[in-house]
Amino acid sequence: MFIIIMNLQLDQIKDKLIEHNIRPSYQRIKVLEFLLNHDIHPTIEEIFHELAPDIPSLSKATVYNTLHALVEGGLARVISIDENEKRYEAMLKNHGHFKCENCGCIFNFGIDIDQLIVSDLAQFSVKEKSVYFKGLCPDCIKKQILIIKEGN
Amino acid sequence: MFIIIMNLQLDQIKDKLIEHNIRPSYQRIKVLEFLLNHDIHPTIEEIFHELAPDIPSLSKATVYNTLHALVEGGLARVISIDENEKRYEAMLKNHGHFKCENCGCIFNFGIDIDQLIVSDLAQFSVKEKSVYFKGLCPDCIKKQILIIKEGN
DNA sequence: GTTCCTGCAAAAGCTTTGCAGAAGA
DNA sequence: TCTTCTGCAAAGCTTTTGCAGGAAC
Repeated sequence: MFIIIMNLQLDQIKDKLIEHNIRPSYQRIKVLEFLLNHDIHPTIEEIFHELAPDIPSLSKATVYNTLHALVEGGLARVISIDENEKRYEAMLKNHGHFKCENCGCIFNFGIDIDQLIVSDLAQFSVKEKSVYFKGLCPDCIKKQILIIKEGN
Repeated sequence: MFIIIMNLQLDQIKDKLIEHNIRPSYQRIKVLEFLLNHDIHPTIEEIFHELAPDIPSLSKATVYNTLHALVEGGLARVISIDENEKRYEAMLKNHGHFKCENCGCIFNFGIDIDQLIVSDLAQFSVKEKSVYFKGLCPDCIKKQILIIKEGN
């Protein structure tokens, strides 16, 4: 029973790829599955290490190729909130990204990005909008307060 | 007279560096001057090639070091609107960046970023906000229309 | 059967590092 | 004088490329 459910999920992902004109190889299905089921904005490295046990022959070049294909096909997007690393996520609408400068975690937050209409850009054709914030997450704020208290 | 004005400008830039605890070497003064006087969001490469004629001994490592120092000191910021290249600008407030996907130009646009308050982030400490848009600039829209007309 | 993808290894870029000499405080 | 910066070269990463075999259509 469990296996049937799993197969259904994989079939749905396969269909998504076909809809977007991406040939549904096993590697691509697994990468997209990982993005859809883990909202952790992984790097290429993280995706590779996560999938390598399941696909022993997996090559990092394939992970690069796959993510390019997914981005190209509109199924994933790059998050460049941190200029030193590229992170990826399955395409979702209307959220921004917050990166904690202490722990490095990236959080989604709800924001109506389409509402951001800018008069300066009246003559422009805007196709993609990204909102990136940085600062401290609640956990790290608590930790910093503790450190300050201990320090005194 | 012109020379005096130039020197004054360089002195002002020198003072800016000192205020931010950055030792004002000639290289650093020239890099910051370039950022302040050219609103073109240059890459490291572009800054290097622009300054190399004036400072024949200039090393790219120094340009890297300098920009790290300026960003660290709060005098410059990184623009990661394009995940494949880092661009730099002198620190300015309240504007977003638009990148034309056709010509690659980056435009500033006015936006009151501080007004972007997000209820999901009530528990977070937000220190930096970036807004990046992509699409087509007015010139490229015109060119595309021409291409379509010629195509028919 | 054709086309496209994968995996490997090599190549290409970009960025950092180590160090000796030079410049700034 | 002491500290910090520069410039060079080498090293370290990340990403891309070329190609032979394999998978998808």
